[in-house]
Amino acid sequence: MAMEKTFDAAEAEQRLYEAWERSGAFKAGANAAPGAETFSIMIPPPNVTGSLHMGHAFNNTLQDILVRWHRMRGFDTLWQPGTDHAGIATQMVTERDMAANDEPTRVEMGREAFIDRVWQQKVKSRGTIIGQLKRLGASADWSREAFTMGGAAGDPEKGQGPNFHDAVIKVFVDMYDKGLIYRGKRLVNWDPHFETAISDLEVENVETSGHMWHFKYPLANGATYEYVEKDENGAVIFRETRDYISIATTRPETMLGDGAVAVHPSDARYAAIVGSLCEIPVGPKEHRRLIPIITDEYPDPAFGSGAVKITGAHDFNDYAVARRNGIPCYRLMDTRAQMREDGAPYAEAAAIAMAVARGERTLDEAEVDAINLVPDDLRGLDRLEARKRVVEQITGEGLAVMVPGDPEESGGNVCMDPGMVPLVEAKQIMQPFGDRSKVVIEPMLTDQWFVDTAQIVQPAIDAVRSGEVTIMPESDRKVYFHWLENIEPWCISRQLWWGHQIPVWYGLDLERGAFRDDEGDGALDMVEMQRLLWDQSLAPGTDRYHAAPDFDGLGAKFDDVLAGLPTPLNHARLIEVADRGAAMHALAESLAEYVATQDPTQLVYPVWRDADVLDTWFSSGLWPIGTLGWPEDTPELQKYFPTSTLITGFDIIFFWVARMMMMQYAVVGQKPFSHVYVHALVRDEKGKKMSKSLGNVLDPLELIDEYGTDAVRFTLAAMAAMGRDLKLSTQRIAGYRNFGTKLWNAARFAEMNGATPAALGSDYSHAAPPAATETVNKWIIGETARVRAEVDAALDAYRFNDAAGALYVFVWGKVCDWYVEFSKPLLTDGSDAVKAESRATMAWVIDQCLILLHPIMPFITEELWSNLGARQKMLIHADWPEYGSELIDAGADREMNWVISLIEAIRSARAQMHVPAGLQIPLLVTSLDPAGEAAWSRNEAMIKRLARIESLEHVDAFPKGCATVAVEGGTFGLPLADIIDVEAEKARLDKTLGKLEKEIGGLKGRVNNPKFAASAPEEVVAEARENLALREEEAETLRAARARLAELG
RNA sequence: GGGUGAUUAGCUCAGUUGGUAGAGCGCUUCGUUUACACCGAAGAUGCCGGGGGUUCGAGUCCCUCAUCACCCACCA
Repeated sequence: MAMEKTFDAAEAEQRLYEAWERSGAFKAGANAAPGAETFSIMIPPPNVTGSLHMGHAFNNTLQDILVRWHRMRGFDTLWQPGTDHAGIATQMVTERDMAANDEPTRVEMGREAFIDRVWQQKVKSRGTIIGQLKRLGASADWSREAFTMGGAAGDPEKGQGPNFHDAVIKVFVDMYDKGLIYRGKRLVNWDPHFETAISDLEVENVETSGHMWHFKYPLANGATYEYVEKDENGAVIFRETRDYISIATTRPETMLGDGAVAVHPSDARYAAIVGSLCEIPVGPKEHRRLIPIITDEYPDPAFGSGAVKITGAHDFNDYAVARRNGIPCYRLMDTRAQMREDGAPYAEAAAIAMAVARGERTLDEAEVDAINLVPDDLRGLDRLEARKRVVEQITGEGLAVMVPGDPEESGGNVCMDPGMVPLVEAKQIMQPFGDRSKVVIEPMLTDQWFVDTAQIVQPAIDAVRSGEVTIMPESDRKVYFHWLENIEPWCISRQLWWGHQIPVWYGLDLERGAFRDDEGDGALDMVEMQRLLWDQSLAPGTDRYHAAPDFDGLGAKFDDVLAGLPTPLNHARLIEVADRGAAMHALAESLAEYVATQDPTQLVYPVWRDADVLDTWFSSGLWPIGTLGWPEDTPELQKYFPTSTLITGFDIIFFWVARMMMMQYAVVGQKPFSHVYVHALVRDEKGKKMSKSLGNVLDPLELIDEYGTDAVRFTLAAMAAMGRDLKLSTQRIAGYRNFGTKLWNAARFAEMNGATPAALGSDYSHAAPPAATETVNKWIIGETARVRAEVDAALDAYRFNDAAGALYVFVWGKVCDWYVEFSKPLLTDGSDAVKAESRATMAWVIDQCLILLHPIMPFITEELWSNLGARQKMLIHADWPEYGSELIDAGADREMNWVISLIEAIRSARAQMHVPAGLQIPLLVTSLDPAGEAAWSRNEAMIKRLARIESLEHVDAFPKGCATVAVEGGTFGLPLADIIDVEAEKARLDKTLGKLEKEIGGLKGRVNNPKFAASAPEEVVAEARENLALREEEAETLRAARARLAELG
């Protein structure tokens, strides 16, 4: 059966992959040698609803190369696959799908039904990404496929994979018990679209154009002060009497929640008014709030007016200032970042705030949070609309800082002074956006769960510092340290439904009579209610990790109570909802009624579970142990953990790598992996990040369809130079597709010439190289040994591009360009012994090519492997060679390099003399050293064939019209009397001489420099001398030839 | 504002302890010699961003400047 001219990737890939999978070739431990070392890699789990993009293709190609390489070398190898439940992303995808199918909305169907719906989505789309990874050739142990939410409530495939959920819950509870996890009201990044908190890593800061307004905060009771500005030398440059303090802001709507104005303690301009009150210049006139002027280190006297308004609930800096100074943080917005509508009317709320500002009253956190300081006319408005109204109101009242300008141009129709306009600076500001929602993030004061990262970060730093865990490349190590050394608490709660629900239950102590106020009339103060709700949080008693059986029924009853509430609320989100005031009152009444109607001796404790779910990265942070069956002490855990290598992109160093380090040390006290290889981002050919919106996405599957998986993989490997961006072009892929074809045709040639294991009746997969007598054969065997060492060294150092490059140069540049050509005369005209030896050598060399290329190009090599002979094992399990420099024959090396250089020199001369390519010409030689003579006689047939030479004749001197070819140890000539172009030959010689002389000049400079001889290493000096001698000899020959031509005229 | 990485042939990029520049694509010329036109042969193209320094010797180490990219960051 003759082989096709090219490899049909589309036809073969699926067939080969199925054969591998069917044979169990990917299974953990497959092909392991007895007592072998282990090698394990955890796949960075792709989103379960995702599809394969270039980054996945790159990442998984590199993993597969390492895995296949180790497996062939007999390591006990595990590549652990799986997918990630990807909280926000998956919830988003599912809701989009639901909308497209006119299904009820998430809120309409309720939590439980929605979660079931997401599970359906998960089961449906899981196959997509897995199938795509298989098309890439990924040799992961699919029988062990894991899911970061496997085993959680509603999992229709519960029990089929590792129970990741139980592991996550156990970690949460254990860390909670150790005090590593806490709950608290903190300012967090709030995504108003998804209505959830997100971590700071999920925020993208983008520079956008905004405005900075300047407003006057009048001093209370019409007080005035001397405002004096001085220059650097202390000379007064400006002085006026003021009855206000000037404040700049980019977010005027947050003025409503101001708790103070802060100035730097050293700022002399305001020293006189520190401690007094000023007025927030917005809101109903009769209820203007007064706030204190305080000092804090935070304001920069040199920036703006030097005075900063402090809005603790809506700005991270202000929050810190407020906390330091005991300033109340008044929350102004609801979960959708609209101005609050709940609570008492503005007049009432403002009165309380006033009392606080005057120091007449103190409030606790919950009480402060209950106060809604949004004026009645602004309640319910969007942030931006509220901002517009606030600016209008202040400006209309004349409290904007004014500067000269044309009112028409500024568009202001509210100006009172002709020729003056409000000071509004156009300004680039960094605005936070949600990385998923792309909406503006709002700092929001909410109750959230946090990991106290400061307590667990140290081992993660120390391990890398000490070399226990290595991170490559070096620059990413620095990035890693920088982040961990400045670690912030990790907000791990998300107000989503899809995820690991936090295993904390809350209850009310009814026996304490919590539902009766002091008068005992059954009415419960809303704030008191809220405080109780959270103060009574507890972890369930009997089963620490699951819903306590004792509470189950009661929890349902409590749900019944809640069902009667006016709004269909997720009850544990009461604290977050916009109208929670009304909800709280209703809840209190319902509970009071419940208590009243119960037999006091039968009183039960309503219990409900925290509705929040965990940050996706909390669970994927446990991927290394969770996939191996922890907390069970499974054989896999013992064998494959800690894992060997993690291959990942730099974009998730913080999200994932750092978290895995912290979590694994915190939970099992061990490193998750020994090596981290951080690879570059795949970009388009112009270097742009691939994104759907730019339309520059290269779909790896389309590329695979067009060029075959092997070509795509080889390209990615060849471009994997560490620490760089990877710019992908289809031309490059086509080039490597051609490389595959080249290999294919070399194998085809071997087959046509009986140089295959099939024809030779042996299996060369294990065989040592054949004993060779022919120089060519000795030479190629040595070259093979050389490339084997190069590939191993390169892969060992994660230099995938070096491995790919070495193989490319060897297969194409050595085997195909030279060895196949050299072998032709041997295979056709050689003696039987020479033929046999050459066939055996070629069969062996091709086999070695297949073996060495297999990790990078698994399909075409496996296909050739079976085509060329019956094998004991598939190539995927073939033994990786270990031979080394003992196969390199220095003499053969030297001789073949001489032959090659002679052929190249003759070809070059012929081409430049325009000798017709097919014309056989004689070759003359005037001098040839013994080594050259021997080389010629042993390789005559090859030289003649490849250089198109018909004969060799020794002469004393070259005749007229002869092109001179100088090689080491010999001077050859091409007699071209009739066809030689004297001028062309002169030009050719001059050019070659020019190059040589330049080189000789450099070498002489070095060799003649006494300091060079004194300070350079001996071998470098010797090499330079030797080189110089050779070049001078060659130049001498050419100069003689040049002189002869000159005589010709 | 801080950090990291870049700047090498027309394009995209290699260049691992400093020894004097490489690949693929593209381009030019020639070529159907029994593996391959997804091919073969030959060829052209680089003050290795600018400047300074260390060294016998620097694309490679140090300093500085310029430009670009990315990451981190609280300037109202």
